[in-house]
Amino acid sequence: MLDENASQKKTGNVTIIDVAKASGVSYSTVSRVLNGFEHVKDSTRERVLEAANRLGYVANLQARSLAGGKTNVIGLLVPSLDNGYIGEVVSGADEELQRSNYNMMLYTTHRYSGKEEAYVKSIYSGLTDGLLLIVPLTPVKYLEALQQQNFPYVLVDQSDVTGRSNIVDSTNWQGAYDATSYLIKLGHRKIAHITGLEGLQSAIDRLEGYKAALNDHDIPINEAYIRQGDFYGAKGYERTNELLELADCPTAIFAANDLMALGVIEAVRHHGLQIPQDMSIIGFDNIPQTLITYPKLTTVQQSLNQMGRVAVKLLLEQLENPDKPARRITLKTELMERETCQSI
Amino acid sequence: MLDENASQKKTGNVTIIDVAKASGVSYSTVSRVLNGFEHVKDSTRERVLEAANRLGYVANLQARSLAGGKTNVIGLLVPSLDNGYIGEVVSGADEELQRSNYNMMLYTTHRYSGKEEAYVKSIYSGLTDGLLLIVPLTPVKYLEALQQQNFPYVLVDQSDVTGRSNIVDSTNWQGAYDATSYLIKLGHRKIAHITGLEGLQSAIDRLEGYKAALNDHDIPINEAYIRQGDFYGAKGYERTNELLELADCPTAIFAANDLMALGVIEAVRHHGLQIPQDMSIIGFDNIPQTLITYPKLTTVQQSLNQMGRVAVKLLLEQLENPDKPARRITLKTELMERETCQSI
DNA sequence: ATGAAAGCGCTAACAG
DNA sequence: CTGTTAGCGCTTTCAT
Repeated sequence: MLDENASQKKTGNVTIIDVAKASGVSYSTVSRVLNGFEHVKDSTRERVLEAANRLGYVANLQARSLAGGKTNVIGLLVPSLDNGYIGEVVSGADEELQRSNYNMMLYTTHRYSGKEEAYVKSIYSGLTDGLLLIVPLTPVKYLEALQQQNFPYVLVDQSDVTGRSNIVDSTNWQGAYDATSYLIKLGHRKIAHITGLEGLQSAIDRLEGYKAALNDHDIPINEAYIRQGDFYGAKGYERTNELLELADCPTAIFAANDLMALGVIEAVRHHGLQIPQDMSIIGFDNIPQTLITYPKLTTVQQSLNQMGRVAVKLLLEQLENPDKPARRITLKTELMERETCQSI
Repeated sequence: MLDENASQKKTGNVTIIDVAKASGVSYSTVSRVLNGFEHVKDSTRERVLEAANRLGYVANLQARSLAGGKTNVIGLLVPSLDNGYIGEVVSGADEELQRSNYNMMLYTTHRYSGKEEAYVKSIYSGLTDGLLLIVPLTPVKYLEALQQQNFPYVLVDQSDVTGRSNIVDSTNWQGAYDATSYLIKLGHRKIAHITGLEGLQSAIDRLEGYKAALNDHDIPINEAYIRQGDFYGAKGYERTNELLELADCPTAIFAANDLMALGVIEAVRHHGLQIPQDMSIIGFDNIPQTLITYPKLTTVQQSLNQMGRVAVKLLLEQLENPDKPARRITLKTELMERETCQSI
């Protein structure tokens, strides 16, 4: 016979039916074998497996999910990939997803919140089983929709006032408190803070932690030392220039994240100041780049990779058990003493 | 009637049938409207659109691709996300995909070539319409399979001896030649090279470019100055330590990529040497990190972002016209003179 | 211009 | 233990 592959479509793909024919069983049996179903005679199983192997059968995931109702794909909504921060979280999530045999769809919003909504909506298109929202900008706008649809999701490093979301975040307040306290312990009293992007909970918490530390050490809060940032390096640079123009220039700067701290370093250097002799600098996140600055950046570590992993675990849990009440997992931060701070 | 949403499945999703009912037409008409088919009465079209809108209809992409044969998803196979290099390429690809309304599936191999194969195989699972292979480790192993299946793919920064692949890469040879010539022009004659990962075409080309430049300037090639690297920072550090132990220590080091150059900087500094006074250093890629080293790293720029964009364009072209012969697009590199090189 | 009907490849009852 | 039979939601002929 020459019709060996006559039944193959233009896609050139071997289907479950081809395997069924080749092994002389019905195609539901093939399905059973392929899905590791228990009650199949060993000899049959072997025959099917052999045929599938020989024909190079690969399951069509589209069809499987259409019929079965799950896709084994989860979506990651991220602002971008160009900062070490997101990359680390995504890597962590990725590891965990691979372990559980899930595929990963990546949606980048480039900090355009309109896209965020569009993506979240497209989630209903059935492409994914669940969603990881990594530092979303305006979750309020669509969280309700997700909840109504009972669509599984996890928020990473972002908050939800309703308390009905699964959340993974870090001890932002404590981390900022620790960073500020550290500077105070080094003898600094004129400590500036460049905040994170307005509206993000992590930014707020870090600011509060900073203030609390000053308060607890009886250092009055100087509003001129608090500058609005946006988590980007350029803004760190810009705000630092402003701070350096101040008549009563600070002796230390705590940036709400590392990316901005890199900008701070740059600006301080441009002003001809030495780090850490003339200015102590501390960041937040502990992204990989902190190790290649000179001097090496002192910072507050977040377990970025772990956040990704934990977030996926939470999500998969939810997939298995949709009725499980929402949880919030907060990971510890840790001060990484390196080379950009010095006692005064 | 209270059965408004009686027909909705547990997925809670509005289907084409719901829209059909709501607008009083057959569901094939709905399909036509949704796909922008021409021959539909305006009034009908409006009615359908209105209903779809009102019910919050979102097309099920799984079903669509099962029936229609294309998924509007393309897969990216990347080694990892933890180095600026890949991130840039992915960003570029992402931009272009978004513009064309494609979704992106991300597969990370973590430099484990076994995974590469597995992923490429899983491509046949119908999840994606095409594949971007970004610096794949062992493409030889599965390229043939892809070609037989006539599965659209593009190689980024990797070669294929058969000449049957669409490829996007950079002028690696020329870039290395330029870098080395630059050092020679600065008066260096003892120039070391730390190579890229064995087996990658880009690594080979860069090595050859380095050698050619030396040759053209009548500088004998000193094998002791050529050290096997792997594109990772740690190896750059290690190899530099070896070079610095040499009796006849080089005065300049050309690392096959920036990541290794970062390691070089670190090692040189640990030896108490000044950069660039005691040692000139040059990298390759121009990843974002090169701007935050101190001094700023001189390097050879690849248009990483553009490579991603071009690769996607090539892929989409192929999707539209499967019979188009394979092309190879080579992007220009450019020397970025910064602060880590000095004349001797 | 629109409806009817046949799949796409697979899973999941339901029978035996 | 295995075969039969419905669909999953949609696109696409083929009629009308």
